[in-house]
Amino acid sequence: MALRLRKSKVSAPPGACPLSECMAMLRGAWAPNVIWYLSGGPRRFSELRRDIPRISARVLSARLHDLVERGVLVRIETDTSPPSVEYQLTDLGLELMPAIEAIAHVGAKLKERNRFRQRA
Amino acid sequence: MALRLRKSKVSAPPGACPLSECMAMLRGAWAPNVIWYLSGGPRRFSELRRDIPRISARVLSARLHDLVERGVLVRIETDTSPPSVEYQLTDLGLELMPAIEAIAHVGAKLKERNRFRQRA
DNA sequence: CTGTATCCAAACCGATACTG
DNA sequence: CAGTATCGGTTTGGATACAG
Repeated sequence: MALRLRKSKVSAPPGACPLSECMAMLRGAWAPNVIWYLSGGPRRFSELRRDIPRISARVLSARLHDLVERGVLVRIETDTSPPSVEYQLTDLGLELMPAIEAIAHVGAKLKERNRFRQRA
Repeated sequence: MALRLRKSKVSAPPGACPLSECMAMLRGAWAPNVIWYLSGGPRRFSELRRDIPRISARVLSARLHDLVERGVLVRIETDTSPPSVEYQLTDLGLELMPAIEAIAHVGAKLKERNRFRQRA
């Protein structure tokens, strides 16, 4: 029983399927949005809350921690006065952008399609 | 118990964020994989179970229903003998492929990166 | 401002057994 | 083969209140 405790329990099977590696980063309903809004540059906690109005503070906090732990984001505490905290994409985070953008692009298409179908 | 199962409660806010439209389709840990394996052509229930070994019949069934309901897949019952059932991507399903492929591509990159980092 | 704590509900999952 | 039924467990999330 010398099993090491794993800090992150990946619900998706690791490596079992070709998409798991990336999907592990996009866990939860909100992670992609967080990354999306950080792609425009560093942002603060409260800004992200405004960007993503329906996310609760608890979940935003959880996602942020998760993404930092996975190396997708960094938390930058600026020691000015008043001190501020910003989150920023890492290189790894930037590597996710093509997937995020593809998702957003498809989403935009679906939205148009919906409008179209509703008129028809 | 005349309680009917709610068909779909979308927990992600519809239209609130630019990624929600597409993410709603990729809900759950397995939906992207199901779509991925259907991109090679129609497949049967049991084939998908083999493609995605760690998915349970219950969940595969649920995802399949969900995706059919969302218009991503169609269930095709062939009336031959023996009769067979196949699932196939719809046009809407095909529209998701760029996102799925981007996710897979990023995943492959991450995998390489991991191997690289472990050697270093 | 940047979170954490608590509570609770909903979504998701695997294992197992079972049906037509 | 193509699922469904049941059970119990995990994960994710919202609301609210609160802390440094």
